[in-house]
This record gives sequence, C-alpha cells and structure tokens, in this order.
Amino acid sequence: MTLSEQQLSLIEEFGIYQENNGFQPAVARVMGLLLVSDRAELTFDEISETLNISKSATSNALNMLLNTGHIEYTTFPGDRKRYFRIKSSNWRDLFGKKMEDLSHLNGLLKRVLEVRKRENPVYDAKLNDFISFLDFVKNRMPSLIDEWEKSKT
Amino acid sequence: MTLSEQQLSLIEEFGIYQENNGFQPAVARVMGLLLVSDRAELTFDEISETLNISKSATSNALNMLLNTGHIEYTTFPGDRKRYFRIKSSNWRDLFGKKMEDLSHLNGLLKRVLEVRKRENPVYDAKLNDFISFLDFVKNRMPSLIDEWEKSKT
DNA sequence: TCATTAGTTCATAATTTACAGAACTAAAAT
DNA sequence: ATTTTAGTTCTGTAAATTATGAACTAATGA
Repeated sequence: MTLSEQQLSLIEEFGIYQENNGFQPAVARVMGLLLVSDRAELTFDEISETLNISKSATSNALNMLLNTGHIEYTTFPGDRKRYFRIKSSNWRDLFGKKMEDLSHLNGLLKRVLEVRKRENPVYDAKLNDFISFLDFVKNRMPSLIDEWEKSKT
Repeated sequence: MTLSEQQLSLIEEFGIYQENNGFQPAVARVMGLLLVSDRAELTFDEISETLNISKSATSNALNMLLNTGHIEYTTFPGDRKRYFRIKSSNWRDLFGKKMEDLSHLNGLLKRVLEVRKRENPVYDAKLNDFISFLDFVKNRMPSLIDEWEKSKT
C-alpha cells in the first residue's frame, strides 16, 4: 500500500475534519485512508501498516466505525481476511446528521424560551426568529432534495 | 442569582451540545447560563458564583467568548462592572458556520476524487453525487433564506 | 494613604483521552 | 498436533485538556 504525497496529506486533512466532528484521531485517519486509497477495500493489516497504528488501535477504530455504520466489510471464499470499505450510503446519512444536529439545537432553544422569564421581549423575539428559521429550513429540506433529484436527470 | 431546576438542567444540556461543537466545558456552561438566565445581562461574579467555577476559569471563558464574538458586554455609568450578554446577531452566524463546514467538507471530497485512482467507477459516481448535492444545497441557500424572510411578514 | 473592587496571569493539580504493547483466543492450515 | 492467521482484550502510560488557587495589577473609593 503506497500512497502519494497528496493522498497522505488529504488523509490528515480529512482526519482533522473528522476529529472536529468528534472522532478519535486514529478513527478519523482510518476513515480518511478508506476514502482516498486507490483500492476501495483494505484489510486490517493494510490499514494498520499504512497508517502506522497498532493492532489494538486498528481493532478499536474498525469496530467503532462498524458499530456506527460508517464502514462495512466483505469477505471472499477461502480468505479469512475481512475487506473494509466506506459505506457509500453513508454520505447522505452524514448530511442527515447535520440536519438532525440543527434539530436538536432547535429543541433546546425552544425549551430556553419556555423556562426563562425575560423582562425585555427583544431578546425573546430574536431567538424566536432564529427558531422559526431553523424550522423553516427543516421543513423545506424534503422538497429541496426532491428538486435536486429532478435536476440530476 | 437563583435558577430553577429546569434552567439548571438546560444549562447542562446546552453545555454538552456546545462541548460537542468544540467548546470547553466551562465556556459552554457560561454560554448556557447567559442563554437561559432570566436576566439577559450578568456580571463576572454572578457567572462565577452561579456556575461554581473559579475566577480564572470565568475570566478565561469570558475572554474566549468575547474574542470569538459569541458574547459582548455593556457598562453603566458609575459602575465598574461589565455586564455580559449573548450576541443575538450570533444566531444567524451559527447557522452560517454549519453551512461553511459543509462547504469545507465538500472541498475535501472534491480533492479526494482528484487524487485517488479507482478501478471501479461505482464509488466515484456515488461520491460525485453527494458532492453535487452539497453544491446544490449551498446554491439554493440564499433563495431559501429569501423565501423565509418573505414568509415572515 | 490604605483598602476594596474587578478582574488577569501563572504554576500546578486533576482528569480525560488515546494509543501502544503484550498476552490472549478461536479458527484454519500444515 | 502444533503453527499460523486474524484479529481482540487488557493493562499501563504519555500527552493533552481543563480547571484551580494564589499572587498579581490597575483603577476606584474611603
């Protein structure tokens, strides 16, 4: 498994991006490798050796990614190794997660308006405005996706 | 400064949400307090005492939030204290950040397609699809915001 | 002039996290 | 039967993060 300079630095950049999304460094690098490698499917040892991470870290990372549905694996007859790859369905899920996150935030903000008693309604109005904006975006999302599906053809 | 049970637990929940967005625990709690407290503006000591965090942690948190533009303060004549509050303009910025983040991701994914040489074009096609979806959402966002502004009146 | 207020800065302590290395297991191969 | 393969699990620990308390500063007040 030999990678170009560009591939190596892209793994790091994507890794940092995913660290900021709450993944452990090693886990984020494994995702990066599976994303940028020339072969879509890699074995345990290839991942461990290419990224220079221990077997335990590799095992931990792969199981974490399997459990969270970010990767999957295939096997081949007469070959005991598993071949790991990124779940391609996961791209849309990833976007869905961002939307869910905004939904979660919006739920919290709605509760904020319920529990606090502000003398000055200006602050409440601004917050209400933002809440309704998030609701609006959420509601329009399905039709937006629809619109995109049609534009593809 | 006395807070209801609901306010206290909402501070923690919002705090955890913001920890996941990369804020330090104490910083996230300060944001939560300023968000849910009945008074919009609180002093250094009120924040420190209500959250039970040391003066140094409070100082650090407030300066961090000031520097990142999340809070601001006012003062009153003959009163040396500063009164801190959440910047309300910040709500829209927060949404903007999420969109920028998706843009960043999309930039990385475009580079992925450039650097990897996949024998099987199926994976490339799926990724390309997602990239074009993110571009589509980004392009439609201004008109979506426009639509919302109009629907408000 | 001395005390108080409203913070800031620094050294350090307490957690937390992230990983390595070694020992282990279960199945397959020789 | 024992060796190899393909991992897993279990400590230990280095490093990073986060917060504390004490000492400090600069301005105001008595």
